[in-house]
Amino acid sequence: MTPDPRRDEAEFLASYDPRDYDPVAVTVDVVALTIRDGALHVLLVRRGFAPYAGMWALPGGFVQAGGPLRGADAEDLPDAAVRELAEETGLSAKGGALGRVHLEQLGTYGSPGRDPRMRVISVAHLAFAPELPDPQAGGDAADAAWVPVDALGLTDSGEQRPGTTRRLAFDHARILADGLERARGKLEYTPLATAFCGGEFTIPELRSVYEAVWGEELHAGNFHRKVLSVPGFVESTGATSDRGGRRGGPRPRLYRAGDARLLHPALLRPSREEEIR
Amino acid sequence: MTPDPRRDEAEFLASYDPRDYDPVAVTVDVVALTIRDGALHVLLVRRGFAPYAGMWALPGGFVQAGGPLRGADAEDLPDAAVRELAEETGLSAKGGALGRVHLEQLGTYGSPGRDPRMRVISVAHLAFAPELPDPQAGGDAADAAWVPVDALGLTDSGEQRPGTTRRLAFDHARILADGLERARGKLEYTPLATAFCGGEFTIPELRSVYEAVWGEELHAGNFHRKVLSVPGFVESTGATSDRGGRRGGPRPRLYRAGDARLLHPALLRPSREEEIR
DNA sequence: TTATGTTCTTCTCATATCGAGATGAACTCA
DNA sequence: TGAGTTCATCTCGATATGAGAAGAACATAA
Repeated sequence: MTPDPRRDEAEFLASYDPRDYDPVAVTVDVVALTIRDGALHVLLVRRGFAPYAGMWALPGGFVQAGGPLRGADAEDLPDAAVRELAEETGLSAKGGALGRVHLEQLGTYGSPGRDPRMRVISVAHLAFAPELPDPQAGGDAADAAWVPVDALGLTDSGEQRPGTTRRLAFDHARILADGLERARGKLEYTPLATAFCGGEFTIPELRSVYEAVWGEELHAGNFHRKVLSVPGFVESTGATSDRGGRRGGPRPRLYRAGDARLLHPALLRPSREEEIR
Repeated sequence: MTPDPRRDEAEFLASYDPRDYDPVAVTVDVVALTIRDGALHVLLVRRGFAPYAGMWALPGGFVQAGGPLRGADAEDLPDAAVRELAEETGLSAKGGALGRVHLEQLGTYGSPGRDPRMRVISVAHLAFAPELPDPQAGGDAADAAWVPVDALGLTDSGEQRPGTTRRLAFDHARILADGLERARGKLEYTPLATAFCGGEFTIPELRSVYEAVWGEELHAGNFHRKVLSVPGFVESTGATSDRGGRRGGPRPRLYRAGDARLLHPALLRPSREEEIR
């Protein structure tokens, strides 16, 4: 059910005044993740004004409400997330570098008091991107950067450890922690790790994605066997990388993402066993 | 990031007028699932007024915005979901029959035009309940009932098959389909199937929950072995059911939910193999 | 050029898990 | 009392996983 059903529609439209209601703002925030230098990074912007001036925050902003009463400038939630991401990174949304970005809804955060100014409901999204250029501080942000996730001192409970220099505004530490946990889980049973790679990648590169997101080293041989044995995870390009590993070794073969949408059997992280309870 | 940061807070509070913004309404909807007579049921209410008068809908309603500007009647999203559930079922929220209900956020639906009256952002929740009494049509609803999910003719794409008598309002077929898929997945890797049972249950009863949600029969012997081998899934009460099966058989033993929060290894549904691509 | 160490890729082997079927005892219902 | 059902456990083959090993290809430094 949605708004007051005790009027028929014509009557509703005639008598309805949005100013009768308590105001609620709806925003989208984006947890955009990428891999740089083998480490997991998140896109953050630095706030130039109060509240939380000088602190870092997830990119985001208002959803354009529009709607049948106010014209056709209404915007769907995923579109708003892509727009915010494009504005903050300075990258073109369609066809450009953001074309191969995976985007999904993460969750909605609406506790009273999470924004000191008014009631704000934020629909958080999660994005997996291949390596992108440094963002340009456009729009509202004083600064924007890819920040190593490890540098934020996040705890499982969604807070930042005391002494962490880069503080996160609002409840964005909680949102980011939820996004990281979602990402870790998604890598287990979907082939989305390939979204962190370019169009072509090697199995060792794919393994480094898993290691960066999960924060633990994997057995190279078993990982290799697993990736090739799951149907539709990757498909061979027939080509070979033009260089060996950083410090030696043969040239690895090149693959691209397969057509599977789920990994079966899943690729479970080793540490999971201890976290069960 | 959230609202306009180009003012400091005091200035913002003085100059801010919510009437400057396009109006957005935020609602919560609840996909409440239970098992009745071995079949999966969902709680629905029948709409008495336009739009979608006479059609069925998920229980739900406005979030009480409140907030620092308007007093302390602000309401968190899960609280709003519990309140709507209590209002529609006529059951007491705390301590009562709703006490053991599992509730989690499902997703947020905000496409322009999903409500013909205005822009409505709906935060959908998913609830797993043990068998509850029939709801009383209270509040805004003309009627309320537990409806067998199979009777709604839902397709994977979130629509209702032509010819289905009970039509769902708004995009609630889509939301319900998403909720069902979430429920099916949750049963694989969490012990939440126990939330559909009472405090004590037998392993055959637990199996019938899986069969109702997944819509397929399971191998009784393997299911039994699996449930007992996963640490923390169930724990024995030492007691035995006072009656055998419906049509014979020995008296099954009684168990209660264990302390595990994740099933490891997971209990994967057999049909999954075909759906992968 | 040579030597050294690294990395990719494939194997082996022991262990764990799963699907399918079978069995005996306990129970309901006709 | 007899027939059929169900609970609970077991067996067996197939599959998946973790750990280690090994050869070949490569980068780098001497």
